[in-house]
Amino acid sequence: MMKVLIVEDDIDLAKTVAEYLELEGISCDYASNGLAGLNLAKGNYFDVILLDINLPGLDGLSICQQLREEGNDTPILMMTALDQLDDKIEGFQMGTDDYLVKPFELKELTARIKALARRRSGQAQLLRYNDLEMDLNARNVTRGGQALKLSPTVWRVLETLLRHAPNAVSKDALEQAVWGDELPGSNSLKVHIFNLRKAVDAPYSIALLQTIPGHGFALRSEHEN
Amino acid sequence: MMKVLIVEDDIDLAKTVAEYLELEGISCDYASNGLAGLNLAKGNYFDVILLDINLPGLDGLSICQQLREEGNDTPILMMTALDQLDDKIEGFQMGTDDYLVKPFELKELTARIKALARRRSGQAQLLRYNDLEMDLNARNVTRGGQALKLSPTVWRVLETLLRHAPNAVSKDALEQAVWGDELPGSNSLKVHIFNLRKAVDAPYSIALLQTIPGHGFALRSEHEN
DNA sequence: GTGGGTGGTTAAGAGTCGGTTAAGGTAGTG
DNA sequence: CACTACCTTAACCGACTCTTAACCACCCAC
Repeated sequence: MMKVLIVEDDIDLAKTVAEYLELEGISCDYASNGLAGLNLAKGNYFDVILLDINLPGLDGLSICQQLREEGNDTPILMMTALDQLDDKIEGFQMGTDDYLVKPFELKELTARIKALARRRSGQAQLLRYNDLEMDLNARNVTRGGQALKLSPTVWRVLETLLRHAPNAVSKDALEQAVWGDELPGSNSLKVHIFNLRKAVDAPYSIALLQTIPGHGFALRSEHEN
Repeated sequence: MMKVLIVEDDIDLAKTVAEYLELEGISCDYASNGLAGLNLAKGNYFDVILLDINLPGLDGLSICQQLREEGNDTPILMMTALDQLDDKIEGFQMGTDDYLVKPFELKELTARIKALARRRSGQAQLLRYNDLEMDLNARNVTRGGQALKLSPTVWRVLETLLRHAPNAVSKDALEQAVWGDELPGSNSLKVHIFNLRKAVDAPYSIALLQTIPGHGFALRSEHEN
């Protein structure tokens, strides 16, 4: 699922945006001031960061600058009121990827968010754990350099596990991530896990896909932790 | 249910906030001075702590600092009057997660509390007492660095004990926390406590799981308290 | 001493969970 | 239409887990 960070001091606006994005299947995190936003952006992965220019404490441009200096390449979409547009527009060269003038259409916002996320994934999107690599762009998975063949659903299972590795993912969360709201009945997940094991672990000596009894699964090499 | 600790010397304000939060289904605990607040925060589990900066006895920033030094990672929301705004920046270096300038809207407060609680649940979470560590994300428990194997129910028992350590938890509260409303008959809890002891204490010289006769159990090293 | 309450220990049956396999159905493709 | 790939479902088995009941040990009041 796509994850977006909203840094905005107008809580009503933030809430509206967040609710709309959630409807589109985009998960949102929220900070009401610059420092909190910066810390969140540093500490977590986001597909896109939504940044208000005018913020209490630490303004959007400074946040942007600081993130870029650290090598953080998360796409940033600036939001600005019309009357602040003039003097700030040159500052957009600071590493901002796009901007939007308030008030804006939510539909337009989502379109740009998705475009930004897509653009980034066109650059380099690689999930990795141990000798297991998933290239979301090229859409292939390798273990130890050797390509693996995965069906679409199994792919999604592995992707969510990789995004959390080496943490555990509960069965509920896994089903939610793979199927969304319309879950399959029965034991579909069990079968896909089985197939995933067959593809990822069976040909190799060390197993990466661990079962956490009574809870879920984790991608983790046996003797770690 | 979500639990929030309010540390605030203005009783009227605290009361107003507490009543509003209760309406939203958030359970509140309350301290009117810094020391009481610090002790409550140390001894109990909270989803979020609401901290006034200006407090008699022990100010909010010091409380925040002390909690962080102990490894307590409960999200902290600072409340500050407008004329103390400068302190805010300082607060963020102490480990504050968000702040709010008085007077504030109750609606905004609840929104931020919920955001903080949601965020925490998505990131690293470690429960610790003595040499016992429970990583809720990786979903493993270690004592003295050595991994322990726990069944799901025993896990839940240990988790609630850890959240309250080193305070005692009554048998009723423990059953409530583990089974919710549908309690098992008979002496199921006794058996799980026994199994928990076998896993956590048996291989080690000092016992952590203490029985409080006539009341319940506590996680606490023998000679403490 | 006796009896009842409390807590610790053990074992057994019922039930659940995870792994595995196979069958049926659907969609896409040539 | 035939073929393939894939997903869901059902069924089965072994392992594990939970509950339950029974027994034991202890403390305390009577």
